[in-house]
Amino acid sequence: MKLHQITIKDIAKELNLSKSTVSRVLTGNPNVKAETRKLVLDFALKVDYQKNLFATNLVTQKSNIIGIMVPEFMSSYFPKVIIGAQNKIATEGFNLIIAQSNESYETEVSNARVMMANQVDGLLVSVTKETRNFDHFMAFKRKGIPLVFFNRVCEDMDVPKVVADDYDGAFKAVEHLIKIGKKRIAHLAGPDNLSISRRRLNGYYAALRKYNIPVDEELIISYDLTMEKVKIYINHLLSLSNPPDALFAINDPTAIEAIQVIKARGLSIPEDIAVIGFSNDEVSALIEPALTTIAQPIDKIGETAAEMLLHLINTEISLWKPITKTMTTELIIRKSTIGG
Amino acid sequence: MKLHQITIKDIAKELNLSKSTVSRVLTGNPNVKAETRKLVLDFALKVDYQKNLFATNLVTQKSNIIGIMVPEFMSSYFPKVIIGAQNKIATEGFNLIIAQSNESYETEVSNARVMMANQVDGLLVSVTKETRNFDHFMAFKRKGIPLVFFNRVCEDMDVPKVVADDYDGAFKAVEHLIKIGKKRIAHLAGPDNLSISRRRLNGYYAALRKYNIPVDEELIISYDLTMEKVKIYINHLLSLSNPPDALFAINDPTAIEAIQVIKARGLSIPEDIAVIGFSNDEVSALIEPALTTIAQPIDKIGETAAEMLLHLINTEISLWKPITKTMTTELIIRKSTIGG
DNA sequence: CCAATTTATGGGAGCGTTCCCAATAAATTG
DNA sequence: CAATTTATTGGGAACGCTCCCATAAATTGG
Repeated sequence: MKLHQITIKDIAKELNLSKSTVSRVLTGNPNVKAETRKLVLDFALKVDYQKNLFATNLVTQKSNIIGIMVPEFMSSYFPKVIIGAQNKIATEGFNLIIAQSNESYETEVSNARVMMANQVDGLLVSVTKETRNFDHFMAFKRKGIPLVFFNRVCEDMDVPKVVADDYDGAFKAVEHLIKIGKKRIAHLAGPDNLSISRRRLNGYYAALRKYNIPVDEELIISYDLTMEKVKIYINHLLSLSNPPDALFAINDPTAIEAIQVIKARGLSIPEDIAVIGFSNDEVSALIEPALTTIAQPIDKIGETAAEMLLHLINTEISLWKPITKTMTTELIIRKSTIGG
Repeated sequence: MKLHQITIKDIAKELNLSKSTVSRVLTGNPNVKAETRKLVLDFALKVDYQKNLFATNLVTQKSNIIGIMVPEFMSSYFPKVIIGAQNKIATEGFNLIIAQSNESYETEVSNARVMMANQVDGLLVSVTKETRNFDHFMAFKRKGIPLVFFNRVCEDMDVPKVVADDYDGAFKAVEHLIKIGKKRIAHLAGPDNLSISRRRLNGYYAALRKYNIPVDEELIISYDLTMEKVKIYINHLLSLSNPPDALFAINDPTAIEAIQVIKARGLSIPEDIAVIGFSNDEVSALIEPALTTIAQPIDKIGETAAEMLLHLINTEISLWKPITKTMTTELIIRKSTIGG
C-alpha cells in the first residue's frame, strides 16, 4: 500500500558513493569534499529524499520529540500554553506532539503510554482533575526521561514545576472584593487533590484573615469542575439564610457559569453579588457583565516550562534540580465587581 | 543520559528462549505453547518491558499514528473536531498527534514535514487562511499516505473531504434575517482563497435572490480574519450613507467582535442592526446579546473525517474515492436577531 | 512402530540509519 | 622523492524488532 521510499543506499548507488559518505553529507559531517557534498545534496533534493526518522531514532536513541499532555482545551488556557511552549521548542529543533486527556485519568494514563512508546525526549504535563495516582509519570522519571509539570502539578514528585502564583492571585482577588465593601465572600473551590485548588483556597483564607473577616465554612464549596454542578452550588449559596455578597470562583469558566445562574435568578451583579474569576480567559471580557479576574502570563508559563525541559534534556541526570518557578499574577478589574 | 531499555533479547536470554519466540508472544502470534506464552508475558510485565516502536515501525513501515493539522485552537471549533476524531481513532488502536499552524502557511508547511518525517499513516487537515499552495499536501498523496480534508478544504485536490453545508447554512442565516424584516444585509466574508468563504458567500447571494432583494456589493466585504480589522470594516459599514440593518458574519468570532464594535457605537442590537454568526462557538450563548448563529455538528465532522481516513488506510490505493461528505447545519436563534 | 503431519522453537536476514575503523587518495614535508 | 600527514571515502557492525525459513519435538494414522 505504501510506495517505495528513497533511501540513502539508493542515492549512494546512483552516485557511485558509499552510504557512509551520503550519510555524512546528510548529517552535516564536515569531512566530505565540497563537490561530493553538492552532488549528494542536489541529487537528494531532486529525488525528494526524506530521511527515515525511525531508523535514525533507533540508532541515536533520540526522537527529537517533546510531548505535552493537557487535561482539556476547551478553555483558552491550555491552547495558549501550548503556543508558548511550541515557540520555544521549535527554535531548538524539537517537535511537539500534543495529547489531551479530556479530564479523564484513564485517558491520561493511556496518553502517557503513547508518549513513552514514541520515546519522547521530554514531557510537559498538566494533570487531569481526577489524577491522584502518579505512577504513570513516575515511569518517565525511572527511565530518565525528563518531566516538567505546569499549572496542575504533582507536588509530591521531585520534578521541576511552573505555576502561577495562585496563592497571591487568590489573595489579591479576595482583597479586591473586601476593598469594594463585600463582607460575605463565597469561594467555589476546585477539587482538593489539585494543589492549585489548595493554593487558591489558602490565598482566600489569608485575605480574610488579614482583614479580620471571619471564615464561614458554609461559604466554601469544593467541587469537581463539572459545569452542571455550578448551578446547584450557586443556587444553594444564594438560598442560604445569610447569603454571600461576593463570589470568588476557582476559574473563569466557573465564574462565567455562575454569572449565568445569578442573572437567571434576577439578581444584579455586582450590587447583589460580585463575581471574580481566575485566569482571564478570552471570554471573560466579552460576557455581560464583563468578568473581573486574575490574569496570569499564560504563554510565558508554556515558554518557561519548555525552557526548563530543554535544559533538563541537555543536562546530566544527576544534576537535575526540581526547581519550581512561580509566575506573578495581575488583577484585572471589570464590571462584575465594580458595576456601572 | 538515557537508561538501558529492556529488549526482547534480554527477555529471551533470561528465559532461555529465542528472541523469535519472545517476539511471537509479544505480537500475539498464536504459534506458541500456552505455558511459554505465560512465562514470557509474566516476565515482561515484571520487568516493565516496553517495546521500541522505532524498531517496530522501521520493519513494519507503519507508525500507527494519525496526524491532525489545524490552523488554530483558540476558538472552540477545532478542539471539538479533535475530540471527535480522537474518539473514533482510539477505538481502532491508532494514536493521534496534533499540530497547529497558528494560521501561518510557513508553520503549516513545516508541520507537514514533521508529520511526514514521523511517517503518519494518515493525515486529517484543515488549512490555514493563508494557504494557496498545496504542494506540501500533494507530497502525501504522492507517497500514498491518505489524506482527508475537513472544514477548510482544498477543492482542487482529489481527496475525501468533510464539510458543513456552508451554502445552506449561510442561506438559512440570511433567510432568517430577511424574515425578521431586514432589508440591507451586510456580509463580512472570509478570504476568497478559502472555499468555505465562497460557499457561504454563495448562500448569501442565493437567499437574497430568492427574496428578490437586490445585491449591494458595497455591503459585502471580504477580509482576512484578523480580528483587528473587524472594527475598521464595521465602522465603515455603519457610516455608509445607507447603512446595513443586519450583518451576516463569516464566523462567530467575527460576529462577536462586530457586536463589541456596534455596542461601542451606541447602536442597539438587533433593532438598529441584527447580527448573525456561524458555527455556534461556546461563547456565543454567553455574550450580550447572545448571538444567533448557525450550528454545525462539529464533533461529528471530526468523527466522520477520522472514519473516512481509517477507511482509506485499510484500502488499496487504487480503490480510493474522493468522496465529499456534507453535514447539515441548524439555525440557532438568540437575542442578536430577535431582541428580548 | 515408523513415516507423515502438526506444533513449537530457533536462526538469521533485513528494515534505514549512524558511526567507528580501516583503506585509499591527495597534499605536505625535509 | 620517500615518508609522513591530512583529507576523503568505504566497509560493516549495531540499533531492536518482525518474519520467513528451517529445525526439532510432539502427535497422528496405517
